[in-house]
Amino acid sequence: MRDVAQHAGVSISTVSHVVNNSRAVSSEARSRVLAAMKALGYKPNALAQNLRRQQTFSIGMIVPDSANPFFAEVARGIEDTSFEQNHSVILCNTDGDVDKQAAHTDLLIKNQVAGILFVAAGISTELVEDLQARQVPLVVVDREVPDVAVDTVLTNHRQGGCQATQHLIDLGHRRIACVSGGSDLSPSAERLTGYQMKLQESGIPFDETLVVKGDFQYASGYRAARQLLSLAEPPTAVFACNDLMAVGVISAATEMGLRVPEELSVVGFDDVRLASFTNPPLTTIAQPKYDIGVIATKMLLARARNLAAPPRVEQLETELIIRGSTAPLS
Amino acid sequence: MRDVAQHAGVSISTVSHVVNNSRAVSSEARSRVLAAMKALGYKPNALAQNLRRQQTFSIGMIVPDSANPFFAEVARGIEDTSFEQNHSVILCNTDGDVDKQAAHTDLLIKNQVAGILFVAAGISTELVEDLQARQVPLVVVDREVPDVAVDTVLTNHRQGGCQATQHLIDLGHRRIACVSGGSDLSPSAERLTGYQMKLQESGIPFDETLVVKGDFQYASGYRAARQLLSLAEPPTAVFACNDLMAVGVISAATEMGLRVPEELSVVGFDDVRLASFTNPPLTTIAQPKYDIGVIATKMLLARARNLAAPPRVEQLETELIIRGSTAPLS
DNA sequence: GTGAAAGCGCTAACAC
DNA sequence: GTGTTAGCGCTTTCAC
Repeated sequence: MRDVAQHAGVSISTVSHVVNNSRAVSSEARSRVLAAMKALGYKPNALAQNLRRQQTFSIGMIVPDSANPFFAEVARGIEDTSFEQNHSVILCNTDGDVDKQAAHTDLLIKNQVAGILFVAAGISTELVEDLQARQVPLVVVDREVPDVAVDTVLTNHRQGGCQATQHLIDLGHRRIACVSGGSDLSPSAERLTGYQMKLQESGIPFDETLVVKGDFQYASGYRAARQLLSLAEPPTAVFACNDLMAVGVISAATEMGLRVPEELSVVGFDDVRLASFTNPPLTTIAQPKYDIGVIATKMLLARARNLAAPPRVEQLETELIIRGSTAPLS
Repeated sequence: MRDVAQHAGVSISTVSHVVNNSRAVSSEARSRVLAAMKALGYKPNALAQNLRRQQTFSIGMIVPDSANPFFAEVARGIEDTSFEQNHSVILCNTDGDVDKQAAHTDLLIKNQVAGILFVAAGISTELVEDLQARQVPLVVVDREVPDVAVDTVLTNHRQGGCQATQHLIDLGHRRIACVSGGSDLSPSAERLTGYQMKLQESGIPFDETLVVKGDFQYASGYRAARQLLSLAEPPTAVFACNDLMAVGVISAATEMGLRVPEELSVVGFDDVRLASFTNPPLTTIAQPKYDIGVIATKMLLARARNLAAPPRVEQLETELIIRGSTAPLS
């Protein structure tokens, strides 16, 4: 900047004023400054700007695994929205490791980020309170933190569980299995609750041999299906709590000589891109992944503008996407 | 920091010295400072540190689409390695838009990043030269920039094309189609070249009706397959230049009543996770996606340490992964 | 072993 | 409409 001022023959503050349009500058001086800037390829040092202004334009995004297609889609929503609002996003993967999460959070704070997005993170009540005490804007995505008021964006997982199950019931199925996720996570538990609710509503007795626990990975869906289909009285339909497990179910069924959907209906959850490409294409419950990212980012930036506003919780709806993996009970 | 100094009853520079271990401090003063830091929850302001030290610990990562499973995997390699080396990564999606890329690059420079990773970016010779003149460390990934010496990490796409084609030839196929990508991109062209080389080597005449151009999306593979399989003399095998298109090929074939691999062999490229889950699982050419990210990051950080070192080009190998979508010609 | 002081590049308040 | 100045929070010489 000093260089530009010298080159243009004006004071350093004049340069600053034309850069920031912060006040009137004679058109002659302005054009000289502009010329000097161009000649020197000047770009203001954002570090200095931010230090002085006591604000930054970057936000931290903490996710378990940005390569997981679900989070990848959420992350795109976040990055696109941040870009629109002139913010950069700092990518942090935790792999579910609390220490890694803490290390990332620490670094983000030191870098004075404008806010932090915790996506499906193992975030504790204490951490939230600590950050709030530090005046760090944050929003938590896809998790509920007990005993503390904090901006949150959630999907209505229970509704999704209901839709999946109701769809199968509507097709005439009564023996409906469920491959659940880790039961300690609220989204997973909610999906299962939706399943149970709809069963009950339709007067179908709950049979616990028909729910088997998975871990959201392909292999666990495969394993669960082999187990379920070996039952004396096997299910005619299965609701898998995510798409990856659903694909595992289809593979196992196919391998055991069952045709999908004619002999076994399968519905997944999430509607990742992969779901359209399986054979048959997967009927599933769509979460508004991209929108989750968009909304969370907007919420964070709003929070950064007003730390005192009352916390908000936004709940998004799921949608049943009917493709080729479900059919009427024959 | 001022607060900490006051609270500990020492000078501000003493605090700095204990924080940075930059020189001997009496153990008594040290423990007083430590206590004060803990009591006040002090975290040094990285903005100020970086401004003063004239260096930062963030790197910019520019990718077309971080939700694309291929780039997502590369990005994980980048983020993991950066984290190991105490660097943060700023995520920038361009969607192939040159203006967006320019905007991101500009912002990264203003933020004084330690370096920039251009992944599969439409990066011009001029841009590289401009950045080099600015002393900005950079490495370009998965693209070749003509007429300029710059750190680069590439996959041997031609080798991959050879492996895919040779595999099909080994299985007895002679009528082998190819669904290519956009021909203007060097990786895509190289894969096609590998295909042609192996055909020629085996004395199979090149038939241009057997190569149809796609765009790396599922739909284009689907379309290409419908076209190819409607030929008077349809192929018995197809090499699709990425996995998504390969899956499209399989869908089209299945829909037209052909069984894969018995009646049509299909091989893809990339080995994205999806490839293991298709029905049948996809035979494909694996790129070391994660390693690409790891190596590129190490290269960038090395460059940041020594701007003057001669540019390096690292070429990584592909690997044929045989799964269920290819079979001997019957 | 400790403190004072200058300055990284910038902005904003304050003169003129 | 323009220039001078103080200072953001930190590091690093320099003096003691």
